[in-house]
Amino acid sequence: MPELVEIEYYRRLAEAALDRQIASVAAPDEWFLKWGLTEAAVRDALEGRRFERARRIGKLLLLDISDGGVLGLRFGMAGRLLVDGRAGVDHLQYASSRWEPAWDRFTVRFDDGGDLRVNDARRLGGVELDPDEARLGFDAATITPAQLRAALAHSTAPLKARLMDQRRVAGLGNLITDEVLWRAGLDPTRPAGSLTPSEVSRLLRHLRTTIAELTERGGSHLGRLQVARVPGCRCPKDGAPLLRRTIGGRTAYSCPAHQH
DNA sequence: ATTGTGGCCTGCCCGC
DNA sequence: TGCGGGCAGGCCACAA
Repeated sequence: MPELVEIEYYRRLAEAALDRQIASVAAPDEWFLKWGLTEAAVRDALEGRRFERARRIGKLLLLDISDGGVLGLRFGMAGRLLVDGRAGVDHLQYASSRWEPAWDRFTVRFDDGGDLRVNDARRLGGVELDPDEARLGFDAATITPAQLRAALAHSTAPLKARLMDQRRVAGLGNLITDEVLWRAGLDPTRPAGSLTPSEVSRLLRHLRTTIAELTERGGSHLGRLQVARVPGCRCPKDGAPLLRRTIGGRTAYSCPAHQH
């Protein structure tokens, strides 16, 4: 699914859509427009204007509009971004490998004939205008030691749930979180506030290297734990049978032998 | 305030 | 061969 690694690819792709005059907007799926946004309103905000900047906070892609306003794009777990027919990533875990024009939920056409499209089979993504950026925590790719410490401190929530809470740390989804905790040797059920300073440092170190490595390899599904993220599999590190539990409402894989 | 749960969405895969 | 149930997880609404 798209986590911050994929959204960062989408952001880079979206730079190809900057400084091009917007001719028209198609939002055929009302469900896909969030917070009461209407097709008329999003047309009014975009048509005749241009995107000036492509930003990303966590899994939220932000396109700054000339003359003010911000378009926010979310991709759920199966959403793809296409610019001029080119895709930002070529593989999405848990998403269909097919591509259907009917899954185009939102299209921005430029007056040069190209377009920017969100294609989402499952409709778990969405479009919003002027999203509340303050709802999101610090981006996981650039979070500082003090910020991570503060995000975890005094919390009794399971470590994994806290890391996936987008208001605390933005950008981490199920796969990357499992991978990072597996690498850092931390049990996902540990109360978030129970980590020692050295454990927080270790977590941050693995957070950074994992995000960098997965970005370089091209997807959040390319971690070393990922191949073993199936029932009955063993830890690639030490061969112990992996635990499969539900933590924070999500399927969590972890190794009982080396994650504490 | 914080934490946990349920439901939404729909394609896909497995077993019958 | 077709069909139905379960599963995937990001995000929101809601409950305790």
